[in-house]
Amino acid sequence: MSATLKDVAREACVSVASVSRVLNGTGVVGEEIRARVAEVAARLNYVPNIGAQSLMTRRTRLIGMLLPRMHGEFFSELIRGADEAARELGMHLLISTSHEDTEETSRALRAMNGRVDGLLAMLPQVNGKFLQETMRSDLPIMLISTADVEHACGSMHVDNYGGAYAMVRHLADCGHRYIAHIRGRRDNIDAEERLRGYRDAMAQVVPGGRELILHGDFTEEFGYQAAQEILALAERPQAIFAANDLMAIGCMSALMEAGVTVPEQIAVVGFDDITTARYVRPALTTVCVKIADLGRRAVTRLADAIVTPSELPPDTETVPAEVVVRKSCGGVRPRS
Amino acid sequence: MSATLKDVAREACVSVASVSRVLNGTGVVGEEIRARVAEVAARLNYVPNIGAQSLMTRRTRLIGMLLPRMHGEFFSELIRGADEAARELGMHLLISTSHEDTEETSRALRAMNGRVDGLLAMLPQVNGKFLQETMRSDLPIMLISTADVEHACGSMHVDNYGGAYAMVRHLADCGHRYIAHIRGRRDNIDAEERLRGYRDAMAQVVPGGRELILHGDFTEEFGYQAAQEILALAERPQAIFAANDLMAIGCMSALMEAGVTVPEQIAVVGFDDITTARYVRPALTTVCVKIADLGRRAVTRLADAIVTPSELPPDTETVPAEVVVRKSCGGVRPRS
DNA sequence: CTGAAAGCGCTTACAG
DNA sequence: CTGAAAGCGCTTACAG
Repeated sequence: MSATLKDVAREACVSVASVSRVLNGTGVVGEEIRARVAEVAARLNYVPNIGAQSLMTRRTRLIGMLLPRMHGEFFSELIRGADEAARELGMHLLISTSHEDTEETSRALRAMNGRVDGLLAMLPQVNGKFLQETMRSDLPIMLISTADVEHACGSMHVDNYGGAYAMVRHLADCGHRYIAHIRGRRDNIDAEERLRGYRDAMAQVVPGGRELILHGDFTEEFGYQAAQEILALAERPQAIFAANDLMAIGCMSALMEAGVTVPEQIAVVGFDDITTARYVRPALTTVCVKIADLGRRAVTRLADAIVTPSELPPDTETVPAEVVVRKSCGGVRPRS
Repeated sequence: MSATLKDVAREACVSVASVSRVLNGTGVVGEEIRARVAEVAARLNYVPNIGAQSLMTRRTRLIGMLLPRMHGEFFSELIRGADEAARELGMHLLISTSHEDTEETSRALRAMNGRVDGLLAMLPQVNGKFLQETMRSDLPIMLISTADVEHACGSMHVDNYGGAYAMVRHLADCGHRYIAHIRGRRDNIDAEERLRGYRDAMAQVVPGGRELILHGDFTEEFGYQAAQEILALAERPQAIFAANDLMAIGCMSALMEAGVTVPEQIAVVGFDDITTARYVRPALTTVCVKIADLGRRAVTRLADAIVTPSELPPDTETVPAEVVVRKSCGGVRPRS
């Protein structure tokens, strides 16, 4: 069928060892042989057998990527960045989704066992210890947006704290003092960090600021509901900072239905900068995160860990988050 | 390091052949041995070496997936469906993007050569012949939304024609007669099919219908521009059917800026049912396609072709597209 | 600089 | 029903 090393060796009248050396660029080979082998390999359309190759090298050049689900642009962006980095490193991405189910997760993990040189995992609910127990103990693992950080060689996060802090600062610059926050799910690290950023900023950069924290779960419905609670208040906040765009959009719908104008009567802002944020009216001021960069860095760092295993304690790296000013905040970007 | 077949065999006091048979469920093995091997394999946490395995079986259980890019929910949905089907079949997805660049495409393709048992490719611009030349000739290839259909074992398409046809019929049911169409790119098969559906429906199910075809390229900006052209018309159409949602959204913006109300003065509809379609005001009536199903079917059919190579001519399969009635069409779903 | 040979971990006829 | 053995296609010390 397909040509093997042996075929190339026979045709080029050299040993398989030399063919291997030429094709891999390892060891020293004379110029004549090099040229002859290259020519024959091309002519025979030689493609190395990956199985045999990884059997010898103990590397598959595959990076496993375990995602909780596949809905929405967060994941396509993440994969896009990861794929770009992997390609540059001559590696491939092996993708699997866990559907946020422990049983599915361990099945997906087991199926990757032995197939990959390293693992990129995003496990909002599952902890890293479970992961480490399921996988070969020396498999490099990089965690993404996962609270657990011990049971891996490193982790990547969005700068949720910094983004939320900057957003509150921007709202303050727009003149708002009484700023409500619709938080995300309690078990979610992104939500917790955004809340922490909101609180610290309220305390540190909003003189005379007044806090109000409402529950949420990242869905549009919850944003809608939170807005109802706010509408029922005797004194309404001047601005609402939702922990994500979907809740901000739900919130705006409720406000507008009640005849409350955004941003004139109440400003509304979100977090994530999903595509829709640009298209709702008024266009949503939000926090933009370069998710593709997160994916790129995760792969790059994982590849480093694969090549040079380190005994250092796991390290966390953060991708910046920036305020994107549109219409819904009722302000302009300050000169500063 | 990791336990091998030999380790399990030694520990269980049987031959490696028996271990292999038990673990693969092939051949006949006595109950005693079966139990002992299973116990030892579990205890030693045995994981087969994929390289060695595929070296013998000549199968990698990997499906290559070549996508033009990674932006947007179309791709995350496609991957989601494909991954689900692959998982059920005990296979994995190897993902790569071509960035719609011939050089990148052939690099990605070559890198997959020998790694995968079959290929799923979406190549809007590149033709399948190029693909077939780059890959091993007997590699099963399934094309997605690709015009070329000869150089593969099959192809999958969205029912663009049927969806567009149904949408025009719906607009007619809403009472519209003069219906404009903003078409997509000329070199795009989806765009061509939607246009064909529009034309046929106009001729067949819109008595006294009047056509108007405007150029477009699937971007919001082009939708905006097309709306300007329409606004400049002496006699304006009653409805605008954009070949995708993004153009429909751009179109609505332009209309609203000009003080033309949607759907009262002009109805606007799209195609794709992107997430944003639900959130714009008025909510966009559009055509919804189950992209995940497309991915699922593509993998399933490809897996069939891998297992039982067929000499039959390549076959095309279509995933249905349904009209989703919201507010922007100015009508209601007819009783029929 | 080059080649003969061992061996990676597995599957599968082939004997018995 | 079970095992000894060949061999998949490659890489890499080891000699020369």
